[in-house]
Formats: sequence, C-alpha cells, structure tokens
Amino acid sequence: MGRSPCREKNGLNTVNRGAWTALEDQLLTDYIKIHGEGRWGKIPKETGKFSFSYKYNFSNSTQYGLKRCGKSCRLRWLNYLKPDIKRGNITQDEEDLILRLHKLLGNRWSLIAGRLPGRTDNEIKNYWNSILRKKQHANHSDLPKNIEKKPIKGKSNEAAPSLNMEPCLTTTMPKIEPSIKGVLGKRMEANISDSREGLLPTCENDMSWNFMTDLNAGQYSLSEFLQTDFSKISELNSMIVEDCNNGCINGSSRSSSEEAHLFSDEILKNWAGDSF
DNA sequence: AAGAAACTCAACCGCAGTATT
DNA sequence: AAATACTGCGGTTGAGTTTCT
Repeated sequence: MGRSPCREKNGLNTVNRGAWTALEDQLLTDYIKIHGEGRWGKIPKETGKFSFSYKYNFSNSTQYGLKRCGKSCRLRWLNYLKPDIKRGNITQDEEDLILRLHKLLGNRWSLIAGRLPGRTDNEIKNYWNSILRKKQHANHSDLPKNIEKKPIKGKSNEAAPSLNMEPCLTTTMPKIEPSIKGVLGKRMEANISDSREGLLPTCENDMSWNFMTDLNAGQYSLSEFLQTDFSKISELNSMIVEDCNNGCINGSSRSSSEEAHLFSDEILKNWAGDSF
C-alpha cells in the first residue's frame, strides 16, 4: 500500500522543508523531553497548541508549532538531536567493525548501527558511501556485488549476503581449537560445555547462527568480535560435515552432510575470499 | 583568484511491515 | 477482515563545503 507524502498529513497545508532551524530543534527536543519518543505523527499538532509553544519566540504568531511531518521529526531526533549520539570521526575500530558487519549483513545499516553505540544508520550509510566504498574499490578492482548500485526500483534483487543460513544439524561438536579466538571460540566453548552436561546442541541453540544473534543482543563486546578468527570458519565447517558423515547423534532425519554447515558457501566465500 | 570538480551529510522519498480502528 | 495510520528502513538527492586545476 502506498503512502501519501508528508505534506498531505496532519491537515497541514504547508510543511517546512530543508534544513531545520534552531527554534525547530528546540521545540522538538522540548516536546520529546516531556512526552518521550514515539507518536511522531502527533508532534506537529501537539507542538502547535498554544499551551505548548507560547514560550517560543515565533516571528509570526500564526505559525505556532512544528510545520514538519512526523517522519521528518523522527529523523531529525534520531539522527541529530538525540543526546546519546556520538559526534566526531569514525575510529579505526569502528571502521573495522563496519567493514566486517557490512560483509556479513550487506546494506543493513540499522543492524550495523545497532552494534556501534552512538552512531546512526544514516551516518554509517554516508560513511560507507563516501569513504569505505572507495577504499574497497581501491583494494579490489572488482567491486563486491553487494555494494554495487542497485537498479532504480525494487528491493527484491538486493545482493546482500543471505542471512538464511542452512539449518544446522545436531551433531557431535568439534574439538575446541585453541587458536580460534573471539566470539566464535567463545560460542564453541559454550556449546561444548553444554554438551558435556548432557545438553545436546539443537538447531535452536547451536553455535552456527546464534553467535550473530548474541552479538546483536550485546552478548559480545566489540573487541571480542574483532578478535574473531574468521579464517577458521571454513575449517569448522569441514569438521562438522565430517562429524555428520560419521553419524549424527540425535537421529535427526535430516542427516545429509550438505545440510550440516555452520555457514553457507556464499558467506564462507565472502569471508575467505579476500583481505577480510 | 576563480571556476570546476569532488566530497560530505542532512534531509527527503517510497516502500513495506506492524498496529490500530 | 479491510482500511488506514504509524513506524522504520534503505536509496537517493542536493545544498554547502573543500579541494583541485
């Protein structure tokens, strides 16, 4: 279902566009301090009430309130006014993380931003498009598909790496490889520890995909993620396939080894293929 | 010094999923 | 159940700024 443009909403005949003024910022900030985030669509109407906006020094008394659509208010708050937004340049650690997460998630800017406290999806998107895209281009003459410009319309052909991992079979866990550092090793230890206690890994709690979920949920720190030895993932995949060939332990009907992957071939190719 | 080109980044747009009426 | 509103996302634009020639 299509949506009508902002200007047609809220009964506003005219909606301000372009850069926000200091007065508008103040009005929006004050409103959110009082009412909290959300209900963006009500902001133009609510801030237009005399009781709310009388103290602001509007140049024209008929212009009380924010002549902005809710969507615009939300964007302004989330990308600029919100107090916990981090200002300043992207650090090297942050850049590394952006590169890795982009490799993993593609253009899921909000997900990437979720792992960078104080950074907004818009900021990361801009940073990628202006800095990192060029860096990658300089490193590889053949630009990765997932940062190629998309056709004008349609999102269905987005070339981001698929998150639809093969469902991992329950299998015997590989031996802990001491050299596997970071969140991958941490996940392995957790799973093996569980299996020793009789808690066999299942498709729901195996290490294959939850490590990313856990990362997203704040289970791991930035440094742990950065320490992860992704070059070992391919080995892990092979170990699991081999184990599965030797017989899965839970009697699952889906016992073919090709289903027993930690990560899809596409992801492995992406991770192992270049400097990443 | 001036114009052109490249860059940055805030803001806008359309789409889609979810919530509400 | 259908229509409408709300919210969030990613892609794109364009004004302002900086760098280059």
